[in-house]
This record gives sequence, C-alpha cells and structure tokens, in this order.
Amino acid sequence: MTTGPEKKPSRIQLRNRHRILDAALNVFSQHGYRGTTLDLVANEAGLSKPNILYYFSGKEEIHVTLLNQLMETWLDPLIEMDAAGDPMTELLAYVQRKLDMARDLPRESRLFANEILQGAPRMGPHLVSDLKPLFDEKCALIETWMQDGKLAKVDPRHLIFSIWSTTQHYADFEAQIDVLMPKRPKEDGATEYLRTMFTNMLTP
Amino acid sequence: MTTGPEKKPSRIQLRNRHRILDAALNVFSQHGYRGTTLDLVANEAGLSKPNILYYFSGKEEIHVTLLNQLMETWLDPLIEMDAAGDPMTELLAYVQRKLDMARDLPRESRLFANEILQGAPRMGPHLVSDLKPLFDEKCALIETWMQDGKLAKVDPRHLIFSIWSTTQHYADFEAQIDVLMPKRPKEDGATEYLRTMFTNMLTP
DNA sequence: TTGTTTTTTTACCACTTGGTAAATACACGA
DNA sequence: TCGTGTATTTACCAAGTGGTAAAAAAACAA
Repeated sequence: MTTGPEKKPSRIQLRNRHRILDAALNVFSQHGYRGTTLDLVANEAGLSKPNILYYFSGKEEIHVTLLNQLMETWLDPLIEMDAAGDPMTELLAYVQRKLDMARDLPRESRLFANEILQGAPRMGPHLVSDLKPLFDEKCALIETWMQDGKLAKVDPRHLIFSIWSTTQHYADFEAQIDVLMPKRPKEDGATEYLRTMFTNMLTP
Repeated sequence: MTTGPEKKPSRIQLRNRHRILDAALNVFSQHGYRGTTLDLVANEAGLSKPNILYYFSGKEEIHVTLLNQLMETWLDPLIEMDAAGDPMTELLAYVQRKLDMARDLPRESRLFANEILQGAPRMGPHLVSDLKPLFDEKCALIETWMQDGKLAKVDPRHLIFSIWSTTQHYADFEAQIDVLMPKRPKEDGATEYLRTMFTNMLTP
C-alpha cells in the first residue's frame, strides 16, 4: 500500500542484476573496494560499463547490495544455535557450519574480511544493529550452559571469536595455506582438528 | 667488492625514508594497495608527492620494502620456538608472542592480511622461500614432541594455523571487536582464554 | 505490423592518480 | 663566503576511472 508503484522486475532485469552481483562478488572479494573497477566488473559480467550503471546507480550501490545480502548469510549459522539442544552438540555443530561456509563461500568470507579490515566503513551500522544483539544473546546462552555445568567455563565472547577466526582462516588466508599445504585433498583434516580442539577445551 | 660504490645515506635521507615508510604503513594497512594513493602517503608523511618519489622509485617499491621488513618481524616468534625447551611451555610462549605482536603491531598484521587476502601477489615468492621451510621445520619439531608423548597428538599444521588465526584476529578484525566488546580494558581476557584453549587441547 | 517501453551501445567528460622534468632552495665542506 | 651536490617545489602529463547523455537496438503489447 504505502510502498510506491513498483513494477515487478522483468526476466532480463532479474538475470542481469544477478550476473552483475555475481561478477562483483568475484572482483570485490579479490581486490577490495578501491581495487575494484567498474570495467573489471563489466568484463566479468559480460556487460558494458554503462549497461551496469543502468541496473545499479553506482559502484557503491553494488557493494552495499552485496554487503546486505552477505549479512543474512553470515548470521544464519549462529542464529541456528539452539538453546533447547545439547550444548556440546550445538556448539560443535556451529563450528562445523562455519567451517562449511568458509569452504563453500570463500568469496563471501573474503568480502567480509576486506570490509572489516578497512574498519567496516560501509558495514559498521549493520554490525551494531544486527550482529551485536545476536552476539550478546548467544553469549548469554553459552553462559547459562556453562553455569549448568554442561560446558567448561571460558569467556564466551572469546570463544566465539576463536570459532570465527579459526574457520574463516581457511577462506581468508587460502593463498598462504596453498603454499604451506600444497595439493592437499578436499578433506584435509581441518574438520577433525577443530572438533578435537573445541571438544577438549569445552568438556567440563 | 662487486657491490656498487654506494654512498652512505645522509641523516636527512635516513629520517625521510623512515617517515615515508611509517606513513605508508599506516595507509597501506588501512586501505590496501589499490586504496592507497601517493598523495595520502605524502600528506601523512608531511612531504610532497614528488619528494616521496625522490626517495622511492614508485608506489610499488614502497610497498615491497614494507613487505620485506615485515617478513622478518613476522617469522621471528616462530623461529624462537626452541627444540630444547619444554614443549608445552614453548608452545604457549609462542602463542603469547603472537598475541603480543597482534596487540603491538596491528598495522603490520593488517598489511599482511591485506596482502594474503588478495592472493599474495607481491609476497608469494617470500612465502615459498622463507615461510614454507620454517613452517615445515617447526611442524616436524612439534611432531616429535607429540611422538614423545609431551603433547596430545593433533595435526601440527592445523595447530599452527589456529595459533595464527586466533591471535591475528584481534588485530585484523579489531573494527568488529570494537563493536562487540566496546570500551574494554587493555587486558581483556584474550591471553587467559587462549592459554586455556591450547593447554586443554594439547595436554596429553 | 506498429507504437511504446525497455535495454544496450556509442561517444563523451571531469576528476584522480602515478609519475616526470626542470627549476629552485637548501645544506655543508672548503 | 662561496661552490657543489643534495633536497624540495612547481608545473605538468598520460592513463585510468566513475559516471552521463543521447542515440540505437531489442523486446513486447496492441
């Protein structure tokens, strides 16, 4: 009702916007915001530069759109951590989901890392309004689990930081890992290692 | 002998080169390579752009110089891990040194993270020639410690990755941590947390 | 088919940016 | 003080970049 008279996007619009965002994700995640040129995105998307600006008002809007989409994906695994489940099971499952995400969505992980590295100039508000409340809620949940003697007592905030850092490392520092563990198989032991680490730390 | 007739750099040269590198470290670590302009570096250094190009042949040379300096600093804590010491003590001390480095040299940590994130375009060779041999050597050392029953058996490569990721996280993702743990004190529990984590995991 | 709307291309432009040439100012030993 | 090499500034430039205007092409409804 109060929303303007927006017409539903055509098939072409849907397809091209999707192409552009996919191409932009490739480029932004590899070169960062400043390192990304519209020409690069245009090439990658198979469109001309002015044509891209027909679908998005500018470079910034493309970047912001990606960041908004990313936020949902990013929070999802943590949201799923269930207060009703078994604490150790829930936590290990969360670690696994985060590791799977680093493996399946390395571009998204690097896009996020780039943004935070540069001081979250475009994502700062999202962190405050979306991530912070969720973070506080889940820290409190973990705290109760520890009070109940279901988990060993450690600082839940640093626990979450360590889950994020260890899992995302496999996406963000892939170039380094490629040098140090060349021609490794798909299943390279990270899953088992992280499982052991968090199990040993959190077993009461 | 075979080295050319290089004159010793004057006091002014020493001072200005140092100023430039310090300014460049600020800018590169915050904005990445492409995001850094010579004008930004010049302003930060309090010199004019052409004056900067009097001391360095170009933007690339400044960046490479920083990266070379960084490599030494970066490898140092791992080099210090001593085969003759007590395994658990040595490992925990290494964790502590890395955490101190993230705290004391966040700019260097972010410079490194930026470079790796973008695929190590300028540092790749250094990783192969300097980091890889050291990494293999220390992995083998940790392996023997585990064989001797001094440490619980885990994959030493992933162990080192987890030390790197958890410690550097406090520098590289500082913008996020500032949101999630606002106005925290200097000593915020990270030291204690990491000590607990690695102790619990590695106690045989 | 035809008229209308949507999509794409062509040709630009203003600004930024890495870098250069040459003139000028400065430091310093004799 | 003067002369010489060092350091710095001024005035540029060519390439790259984000973005625009308007014409051309394609899609589509009638």
